[in-house]
Amino acid sequence: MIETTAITGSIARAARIIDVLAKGPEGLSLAQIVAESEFSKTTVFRVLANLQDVGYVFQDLETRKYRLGQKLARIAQTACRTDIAAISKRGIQRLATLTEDTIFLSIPEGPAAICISRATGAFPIRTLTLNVGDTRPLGVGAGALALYCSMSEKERETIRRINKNWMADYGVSEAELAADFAAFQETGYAANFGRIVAGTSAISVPVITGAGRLVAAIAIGAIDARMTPERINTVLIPAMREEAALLAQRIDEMEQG
Amino acid sequence: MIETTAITGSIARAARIIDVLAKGPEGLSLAQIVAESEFSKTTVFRVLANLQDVGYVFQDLETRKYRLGQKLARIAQTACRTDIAAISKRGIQRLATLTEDTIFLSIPEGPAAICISRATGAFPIRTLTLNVGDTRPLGVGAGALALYCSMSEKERETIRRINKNWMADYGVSEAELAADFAAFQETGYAANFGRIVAGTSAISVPVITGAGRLVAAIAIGAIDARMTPERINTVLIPAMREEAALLAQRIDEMEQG
DNA sequence: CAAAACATTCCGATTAACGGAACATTTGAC
DNA sequence: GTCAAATGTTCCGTTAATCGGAATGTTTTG
Repeated sequence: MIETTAITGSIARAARIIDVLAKGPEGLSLAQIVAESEFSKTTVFRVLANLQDVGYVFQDLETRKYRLGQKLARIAQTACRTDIAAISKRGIQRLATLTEDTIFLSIPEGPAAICISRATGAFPIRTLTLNVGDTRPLGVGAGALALYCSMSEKERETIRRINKNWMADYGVSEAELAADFAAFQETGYAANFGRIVAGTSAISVPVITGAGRLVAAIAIGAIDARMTPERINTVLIPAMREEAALLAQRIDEMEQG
Repeated sequence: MIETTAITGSIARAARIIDVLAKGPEGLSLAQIVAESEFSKTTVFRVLANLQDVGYVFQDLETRKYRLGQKLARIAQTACRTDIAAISKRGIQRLATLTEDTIFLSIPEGPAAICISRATGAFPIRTLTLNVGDTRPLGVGAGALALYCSMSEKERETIRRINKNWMADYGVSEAELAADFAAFQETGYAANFGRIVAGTSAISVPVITGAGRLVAAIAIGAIDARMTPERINTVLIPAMREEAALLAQRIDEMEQG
């Protein structure tokens, strides 16, 4: 992850510093934050002062180290009423154990898909193409593709417009996306055979609640050799469908109760 | 809560807008956010664009409403390794049921105390002097006083220096604080008889882990008539001490396991 | 006790943020 | 389907906030 995009804007700087602070829950000194971020001491100091004013950051009384405050936790709580990552954890793990491959759970957020959960199975060659927290443009990669294909035409069109450049970064053309969509219509699952990372393949099914709301996609990633049509159809897809249905049910319960 | 403090600085503006967004988990339109915040349409728009860039906010594809994203949730998770609010919930509720009064749990954060949990008992006159999320300077109010009094002299001195103005806002002088501290040394609990809100009193004990770390304070608030010395000593304090010990133990377990 | 490392404040130059107004788009009513 | 109203987005000159270097203060370390 080489992110040498020269950061501009106070908010981006603040976010960068919050990211740095999030990595050291025990607190970081000013000098440490300066080292981890690409800003001058003065800038870091001033941003931290601002963040303290709004309660996002506080300074430990004895160590003087800076830490993230409770306010962020409270905001996050109200932000996500349903903690899908937590609810899905066991099902994802079950799938990983059963298939021995790597399972990813992604959710849609605007024009992006975010990987919010991951579990690895016993197979010794692991495909970790996505880390928890990583985002992809909807349509790129198995999980993001399953989400894209499960949306209305109107939404898909919006996505294509918004993500034009972002998708280009991954070398995915509109034609390819259209082909992938057609394949999804045919089979009912999204497939990505070695397009993002050579040698690895992934397939994915959407998680849709009883009310018809698209909430997530479950994906399985493995080396190509393990992704035979037979195994996909007889083992993987049935298992994924089952877990997807279970998860959808759990979410429905959560949001009513 | 009349907060007409003219907000200055991009970060403060961003925080304000995040606060507004946190109140509407289903998403808010630009116009709504403009109405709730005190900024111009242009400013809100630009701040939202910045927040989208850093992943804190996203725009719903169909409704176009703005919502807080998963990134904040992830940051918050790493920010607070131990979720004291969750752990303490049952004990706090037990106390409220037993005493019929209002229970508050506050934690120290830099020079402030933050109320992170509250439970109300059956008594019809309720004292809700603190809302969850409210902050007080350490030393002001029963809970914040218990925390202050449980710290080292060095820390207390730092606090007095940092909070000089903030404490003055509450009309608490250094002399009063010193007297309160002496009382705490004597009795082992912090007391606040009608200083913040006339007619209501509160007492508080600290929650200290086995390792000697100060993690929180449990406070009980009630109308003066219910805060007799006898009831305090025979009913309230013993019950609070017990729950404080239990909570400390639970936290110790959490942080080891 | 001196020196080094670290944290904080000050300062003028520069940049980026501000908000009003113009423009574009969506929504709702007829 | 068309028009009007509401909402969302872009433009642009002004202003205020940010920038980083250097000076000052503070804590830690040898």
